[in-house]
Amino acid sequence: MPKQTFFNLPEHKREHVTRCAVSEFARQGYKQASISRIVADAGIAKGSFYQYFEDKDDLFMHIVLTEIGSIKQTAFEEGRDQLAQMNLSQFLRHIAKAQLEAFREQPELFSISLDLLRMAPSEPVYEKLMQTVEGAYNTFFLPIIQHEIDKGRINAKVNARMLNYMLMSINQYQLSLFNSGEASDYGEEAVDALMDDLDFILSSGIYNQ
Amino acid sequence: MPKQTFFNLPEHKREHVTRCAVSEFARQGYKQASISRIVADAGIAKGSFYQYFEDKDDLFMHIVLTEIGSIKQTAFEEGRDQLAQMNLSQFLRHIAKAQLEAFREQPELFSISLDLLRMAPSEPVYEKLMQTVEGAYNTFFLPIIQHEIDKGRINAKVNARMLNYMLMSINQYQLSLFNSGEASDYGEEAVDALMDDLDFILSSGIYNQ
Amino acid sequence: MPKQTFFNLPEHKREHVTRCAVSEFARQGYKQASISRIVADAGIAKGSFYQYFEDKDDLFMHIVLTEIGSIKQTAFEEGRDQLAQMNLSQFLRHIAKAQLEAFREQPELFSISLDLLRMAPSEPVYEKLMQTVEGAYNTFFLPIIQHEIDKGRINAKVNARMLNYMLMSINQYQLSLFNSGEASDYGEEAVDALMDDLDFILSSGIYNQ
Amino acid sequence: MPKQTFFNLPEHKREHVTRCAVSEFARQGYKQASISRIVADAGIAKGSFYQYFEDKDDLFMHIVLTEIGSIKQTAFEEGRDQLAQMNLSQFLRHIAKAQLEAFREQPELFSISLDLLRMAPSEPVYEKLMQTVEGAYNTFFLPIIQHEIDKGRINAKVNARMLNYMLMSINQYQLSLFNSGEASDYGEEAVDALMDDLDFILSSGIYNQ
DNA sequence: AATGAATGAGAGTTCATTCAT
DNA sequence: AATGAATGAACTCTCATTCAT
Repeated sequence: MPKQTFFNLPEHKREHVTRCAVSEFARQGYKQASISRIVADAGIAKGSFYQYFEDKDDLFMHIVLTEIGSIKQTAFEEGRDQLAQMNLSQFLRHIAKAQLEAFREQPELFSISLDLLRMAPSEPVYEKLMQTVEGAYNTFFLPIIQHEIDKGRINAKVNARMLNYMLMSINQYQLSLFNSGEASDYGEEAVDALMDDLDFILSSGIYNQ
Repeated sequence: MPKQTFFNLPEHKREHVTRCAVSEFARQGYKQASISRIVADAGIAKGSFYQYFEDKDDLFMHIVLTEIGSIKQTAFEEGRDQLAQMNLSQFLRHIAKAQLEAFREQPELFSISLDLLRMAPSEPVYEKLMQTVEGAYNTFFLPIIQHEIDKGRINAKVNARMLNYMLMSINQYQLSLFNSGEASDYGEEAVDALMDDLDFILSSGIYNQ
Repeated sequence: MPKQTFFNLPEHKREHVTRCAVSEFARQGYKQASISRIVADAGIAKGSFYQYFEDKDDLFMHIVLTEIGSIKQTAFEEGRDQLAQMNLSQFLRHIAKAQLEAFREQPELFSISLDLLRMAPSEPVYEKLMQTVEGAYNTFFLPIIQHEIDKGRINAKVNARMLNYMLMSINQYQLSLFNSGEASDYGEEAVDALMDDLDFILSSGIYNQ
Repeated sequence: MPKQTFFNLPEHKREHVTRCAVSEFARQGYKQASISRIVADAGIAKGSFYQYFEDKDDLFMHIVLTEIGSIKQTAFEEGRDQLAQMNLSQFLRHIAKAQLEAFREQPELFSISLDLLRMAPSEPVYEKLMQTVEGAYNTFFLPIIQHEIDKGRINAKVNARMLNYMLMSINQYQLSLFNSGEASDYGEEAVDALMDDLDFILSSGIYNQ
């Protein structure tokens, strides 16, 4: 956990440091992320960094637990409220778009999620995370899927974890499109088209007949 | 391309070195993989490594092109031959199981595939790979999907690239199960169960009714 | 250019590091000079070195431009002031002795000059140097020679570049005497004798009659 | 000394190996010269090299003693024969041109000479050389100068070693012109012009009056 | 609390030399 | 005698972390 010093910081500075760190972890992945670049970016001294955080792992865990955790919280709570008023197809599209909205605002957090997904379980930071919160960051869609199953809207035969993986892969796919250089072109319509495609598969499966 | 020296090696040694390298790249990802660890693992001298390969990139590209390339080749060709004699559901299960067979033999190669998927396009080794083979390693299922669409068995409305991503995510999912420590328990039945689940989604979509 | 960190150092430490580097470059030449030896000599950590300088080239260029440049500056300016009050023979002796004085203080800088003279023009560091200062370090005596020709004191038929090479070779000769192990014996008288010899050749040529 | 194996080689092969080595030492200097490049150039196996020579030093010493020694021998003997029939000016020009002829045929040997001139006396190979032949390779012109002094044609007041250094510096100067990219233009006339310039200085000194 | 210089282990890579075939 | 794979020390450079100010 970050040291008290970090929480004593004026909020805008705390935010700024966090943002720079998120950006670095997203671009480089956990291990290759460089503290030097983060402090240079943030315009703080190296020593200060170590007065805010125990070490690299401390910073990383803070981001994963706080930032990613909060997005999930938001998406889930928002989602739950609106679930009542839509049919399933609409809702999945809605939440997907909300996701994409968040993704456009903070695509970096998704990068970090995906990095986590690939992490060797033997990686010390991974083990530490696991002790703190069981697998929560790679189950982004899981609570919602479960909720839909409970309500009988998603077929109970569906393997929820598998579906979660699939939906996360769509984020990755989107990220790859987004990063293909056509980023500026990647507007509302592209998102809609993609969601149509997703909707199609999830509604009908892939086969003819 | 590896140097002649490498190809002159007795096969078991060549295999051994390759295996150690694959294992390191799979565990650590391209950038964090350490030549020092590879040679320590393989029990060869650092200097020997550089008699075999130009540099780290050379080794990595060799693995991606040769090892991963060959798996794809095998799976695809084998698959194509058998496509005629099965219905689609059977076939997808078959090819998935063939995949899983290969995956159980060399789960590391999938890790490497996934690492490639996340690689920054500006990464020099990525650019070199792209010049050699256009995007082939992250489109594992694409040719088969396309083939099925052409034959009219997969609905033409299906976004092939998206489906490819989804199927790759299943590999990742499988990898995560496999690596959860229950690896020894992960037998034929688990594979079947998983494929049933996949089949279900791909056949019916996920919704009730 | 060295990083700000280097210039922030207490002067005695900055001097010490520079001295160790000069000594290494002089003894080994640019390419064979070893950063490891320099930091071991200077008693600093490897990492510290790279907080001071971008890389080996950065250090080398700094030495060439600053250390050698300043000697030339001093010798030349001092020389120009005194040119008016002496005949040519006296002046050349004077400037030669001034040179030799500097040479006794920092014989290593001459070694580095001579290394530069032999450097392949394709050597990257050589090209960088050339972009920064056009050929200045291997034309030590050229401006003064030119000045004397302009004033009509050196015969206009003299090939100035050739003479510059000759005078530089005298430095080299002196260096070789200096380094022959008799260094401690190499006093004022030896310098005078050598300058007499030089003066003789430059005054009369070498032939009888 | 090279091993017997080397002398048992057919002459053309022995010559070829020597030539490749000379070329490498000239281009790179003693320390940076690479045995790998030499054997690659010469088209022989690494192991063969070490059956011909004890080590790198052995090869280098062989070249210095044999190749450079023979040139000096030739130039000196040839020179002595012709000294009787010319005046001094003519002779020095002649021998200079003979030198330059040799230089155009084997400029590499001069590079090696100059490398030796710069070598740290503490360099092991330098010490070994010194034990074998006292300073012979950096006194190219010395015997001839001495001979001329003895005959009374060069003024006895001339410091012979200094003059030797000067004349060697002219070789270096020539080498630098030769290597300036105008190598193909560097014909008989350029040599003559340069020798005129040299002759002028040596005849009259550099001063007006 | 803030600073930034100091640290040293470890990265990829090169190369003279050895040795089994 | 000839081969070329094997070796390991040394190279330049990076980075998370510490510590004196």
